[in-house]
Amino acid sequence: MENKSKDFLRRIVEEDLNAGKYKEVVTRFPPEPNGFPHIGHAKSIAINFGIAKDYQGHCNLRMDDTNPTTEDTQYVEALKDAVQWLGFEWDKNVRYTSDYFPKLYAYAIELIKIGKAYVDSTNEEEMRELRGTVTQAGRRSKYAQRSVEENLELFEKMKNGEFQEGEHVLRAKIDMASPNMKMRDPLLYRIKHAYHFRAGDEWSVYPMYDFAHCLSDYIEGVTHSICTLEFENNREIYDWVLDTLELEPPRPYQHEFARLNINYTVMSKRKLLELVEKKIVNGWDDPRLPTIAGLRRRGYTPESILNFCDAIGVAKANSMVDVAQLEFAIRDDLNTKVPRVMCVMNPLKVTITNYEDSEEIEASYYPHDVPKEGTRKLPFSKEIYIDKSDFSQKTEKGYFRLTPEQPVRLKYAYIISCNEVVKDDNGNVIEIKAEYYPDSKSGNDTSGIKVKSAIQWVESNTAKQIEVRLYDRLFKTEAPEGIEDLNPNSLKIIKDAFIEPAVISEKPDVRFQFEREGYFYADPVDYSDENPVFNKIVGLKESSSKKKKAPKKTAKPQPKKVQIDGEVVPMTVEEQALFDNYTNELKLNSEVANTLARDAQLSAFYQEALESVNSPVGIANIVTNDVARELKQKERSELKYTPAQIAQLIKMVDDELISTKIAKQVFEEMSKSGEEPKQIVESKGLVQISDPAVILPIIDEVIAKNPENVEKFRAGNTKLLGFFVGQVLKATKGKGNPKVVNELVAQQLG
RNA sequence: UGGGGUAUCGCCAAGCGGUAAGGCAACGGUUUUUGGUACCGUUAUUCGGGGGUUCGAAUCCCUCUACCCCAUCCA
Repeated sequence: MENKSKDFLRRIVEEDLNAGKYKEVVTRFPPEPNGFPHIGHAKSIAINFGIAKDYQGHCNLRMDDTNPTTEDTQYVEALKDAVQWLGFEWDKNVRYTSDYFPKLYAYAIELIKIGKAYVDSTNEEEMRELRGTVTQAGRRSKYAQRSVEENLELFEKMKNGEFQEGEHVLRAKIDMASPNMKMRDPLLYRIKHAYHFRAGDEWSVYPMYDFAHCLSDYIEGVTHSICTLEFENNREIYDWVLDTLELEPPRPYQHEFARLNINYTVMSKRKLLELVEKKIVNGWDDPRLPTIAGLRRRGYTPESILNFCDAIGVAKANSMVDVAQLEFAIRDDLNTKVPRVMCVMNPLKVTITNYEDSEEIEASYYPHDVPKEGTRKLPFSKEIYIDKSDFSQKTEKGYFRLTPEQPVRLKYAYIISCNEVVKDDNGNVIEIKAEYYPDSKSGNDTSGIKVKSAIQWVESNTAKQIEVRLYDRLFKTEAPEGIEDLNPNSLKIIKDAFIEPAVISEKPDVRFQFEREGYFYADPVDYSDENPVFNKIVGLKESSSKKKKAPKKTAKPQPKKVQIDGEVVPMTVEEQALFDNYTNELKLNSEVANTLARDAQLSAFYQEALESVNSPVGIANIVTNDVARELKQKERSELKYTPAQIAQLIKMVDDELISTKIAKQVFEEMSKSGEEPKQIVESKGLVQISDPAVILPIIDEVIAKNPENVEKFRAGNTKLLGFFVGQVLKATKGKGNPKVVNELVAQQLG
């Protein structure tokens, strides 16, 4: 945690905790139980439960079950299961928004009573029309006029089921002209005569997300309500509801992060459902799906998923993570965990003509670099199988395995060489007749024969036949739109692969590395001892020399795209006059003049400052940069300093009393405390140091402390000059005159 | 078109005015009875473009561009 930089959410949590805003951090994972969780949920789970864990708080699991027509208990189970599988524990019981229906209803009544909510009886179509568009303000429905009493009565009748669906809704009274569409009197409740999987038939009205979510968070004492980016616009209602109800603090705040996207797959509920319903995949737990159930059945471990989530980070930029990152996570996890075992996927018979005996060879389950114990016996006889791809009739450069001219080692056993290639009528190789070298046995090889490779094999009489399911990415395109982008070869089933017997009889694990092939998982559903089935989790990484096809992604030189500049809004006549005055009379550069002239507030501030000190350029610079920044956040009246004070600050710079760097610091101080600039400079002793006699020793010290960088600098890394200047300035607490420091540093290093 | 967001290497992602972190991918090399692993090394003179401020800008200001979200009685 120490050296790893924190994500923006953790930073917010930390700040809030340090500021004493909350006693303890409380997060929540709030899915709607209307679909199976996928790896995107895993990211959210990792964030919410992870933050709670990191800061010794807790995280609730809450089913956001406000829409009875789409939700079901089977999803609740799947969601609970996913959280547990990932190794997290929710605080106390599973929560349900439906448990808060009575409280929510009471809050709604509260809102009606203070005149902030009303029953609207406009039909859906008309309501949409009244809402306006993104560029046009909406109009409020005539029903917004209803009295509190009438609203109360109507709402109660709604609740009691006295109306048809769609007849009335409860709306918040906010602002039909809000630029944020979500704020145009959002719906709070709608009538639904539906059976709720938990609340039964008790309710005829159900709260909408925007009303239920913030209040549920509040009810549970959630402090940080973390959701995905598409809810950014909903944050305003979130705050409105909590603020309008004047709830007792502390209250939760919403923060948004980018949802997970992975290339070559789909994540949306709709698309996933389509795949399942059209039977393109075999159910929600199809190993090709990014669902938790699918990943799990594929053989992914919880640790690997968590590591993956950790590696991709949390940010606000929409992004598309490369599946290779996920594949790395599972390889990395399994590498140190699972036994290595030999499996031949495409068997090719090899008869060792000079071997008549039989024996059992002891072999470790783990390679030398995995510190785990365990061995098994490998039967060996004159008839074995190797993989078809491990034999080639031609000895080509870069091919390390068996050929008529090239011997190969049977891993853990002997070196063999090919004496005869047996073919069928079609010319297909169906058998190899080989000879072995008795003195080449693994462990005490005295043969002196050098081989380029050691391959996997199985003994023909004892090997078990297994079914192997080879999975590839479901889609052939990086950002699949729909089923037209499906990869036709996403599933390949091999029914007659052979595996060494210990895997079936000893069952040392459920996950294996089939040597030189990849990681495999005994399918938890279809596996039986009579009919063993293994899923390929992921292949081993292949170095480019083995791939040989080498798609060779030629790095396109990519000519720098020329960006076309859009049109700039022309200045008004007044602005133009101001601009001309600034550039001609006051000699401001056009950029600064432009910024000033186009902003009435800024130019007013500027002119006022100019009245007390006549330093047009200096003042213009600080006004267009620093003051402008503040004015973006605050009103002019909120500023703690006056134009005259800013002018004073600039005067000190002009008089070379302080450096521009210090001026920035003083400015920050002024905006915080409103103190006089002179006062700040005096009390903090910020007068700049220009005396070389003072600066030189500091430079020497910095140089002495950073011999490596001195060397680099002298070797030509001139940008290190900035580093040294920075160090010296830091040593003087920013007071060194940067110009002087720059000169002296260059001189000392030169 | 109004509002809300986002842009740093092929993919993620740190960075918050003073030397452009890290992971994945890729490419070399060493070790290896897995063409795996591990280890070592290489890969951004530059941060969406253009200006400005500053001794110094990915970071501050202006401006332009591209992409995402919002007009469900879904969440």
